[in-house]
Amino acid sequence: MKPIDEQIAILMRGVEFGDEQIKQVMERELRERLQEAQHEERPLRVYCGFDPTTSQLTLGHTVPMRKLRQFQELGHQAIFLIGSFTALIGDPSDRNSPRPQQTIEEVAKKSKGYANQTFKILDADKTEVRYNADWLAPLTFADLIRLASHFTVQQFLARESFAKRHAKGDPIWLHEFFYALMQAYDAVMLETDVQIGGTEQLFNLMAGRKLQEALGQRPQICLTLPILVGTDGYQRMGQSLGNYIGVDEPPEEMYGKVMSIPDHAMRNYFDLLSSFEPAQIADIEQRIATESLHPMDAKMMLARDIVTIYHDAEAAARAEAHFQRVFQKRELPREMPAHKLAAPQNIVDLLVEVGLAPSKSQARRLIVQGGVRLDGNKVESIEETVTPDRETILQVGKRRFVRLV
RNA sequence: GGGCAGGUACCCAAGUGGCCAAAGGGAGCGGUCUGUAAAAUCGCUGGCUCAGCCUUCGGAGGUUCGAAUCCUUCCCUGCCCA
Repeated sequence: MKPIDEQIAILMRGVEFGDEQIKQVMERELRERLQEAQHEERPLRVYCGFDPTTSQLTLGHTVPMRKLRQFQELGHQAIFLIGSFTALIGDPSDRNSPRPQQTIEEVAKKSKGYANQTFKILDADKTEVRYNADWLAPLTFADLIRLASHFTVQQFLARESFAKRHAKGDPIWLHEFFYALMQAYDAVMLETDVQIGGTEQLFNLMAGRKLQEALGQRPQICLTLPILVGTDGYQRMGQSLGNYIGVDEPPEEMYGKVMSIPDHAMRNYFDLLSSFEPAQIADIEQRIATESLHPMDAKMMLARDIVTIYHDAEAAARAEAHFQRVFQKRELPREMPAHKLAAPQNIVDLLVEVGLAPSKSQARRLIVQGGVRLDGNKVESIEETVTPDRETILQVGKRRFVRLV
């Protein structure tokens, strides 16, 4: 195992609390715990939990996962917790309104896809995968009350997400308070040394610390990481916001989505998602500032790097070529979905049938606005008929193509 | 349980009898431009057999020539009181 100073340097990189004091305390405790573990010749138990709210992991999830991976590489025990029970309530941390509650069946379905995607980042052989329904579901009402008695209402109301709603007169549901309790109980059941999460998770992680201590365990060290912004460049990346990049998206899609982030979000992505070292990132930023590197080229480096992580170098090169063809040169993509056109068909009906428009009204609008092309020629009329006498390329907007055969 | 204020399209939010398929913003989509699917800018955004018709303003019922708007009732939220 590496020397402790070296471990600390790696593990504390990127960790951010928004409060220097907490950071110092956590770093000190982490150092002590590492020393203790080394002495006892045991690995630290490090966990990070994810609620299956959709079946797709996003690059946002990968930020704490990469930290978990670092622990793993240093020989510690990584625990990947699937919030099969917490997902039923939904984490109120990052939003100003409650999440819709899910059914057990929905959650189970979504959990399935999770593990596989996870191992694009974590080492499958060395990861302990747990489901928190295993211990949360059997809790009795009496158990719950005992857990709840360790926290005050004021502590919860002080949280920004609740305070805001309270001030605004928006509903705060009682069950939302239980989210932090449940997560805290996870830490107790897993007997964790360290928990990792996004900065918005601090309250939940601290609740775990508090509960562990109350129940006679050593309080876990909490490490929080900056939030990844979504492709819009402002809001956090989230499935429900539609601004996300999924870890299992095809290379072209992933590359394009990275390219679509605003320039000002690039730094956030370089820091949290790329394989570039801090010094390299600083250099790139410097070169952009002095105009010796074009921001677009920097973004292409970023996109290529990210696609390489989740696919491979070859796929990344392909995605880049696709991007250059379709968006920079406005040429046709190499591959596009095919649709069998059997008989002559009206253009409006066709657009709906191939899925390029959700309704005929929408299809008409697209045509009127000049967004529909057949073999590169703008479709001028909604009356136009497409005849299947040869292969034709149907295009909507800049990026949606269907090959009519 | 009582009093008051609310429930409007994907989200926020205006509208309080006809000019309402419903202002404005966000988000999304399309055009132009560009260095990108960035920014900027212009436009579109319920559906259909499309100069017309049908469905939509918490649910149901009613008044009216006509209702998101008025009445009844039910459901839901917030505040105050108990």
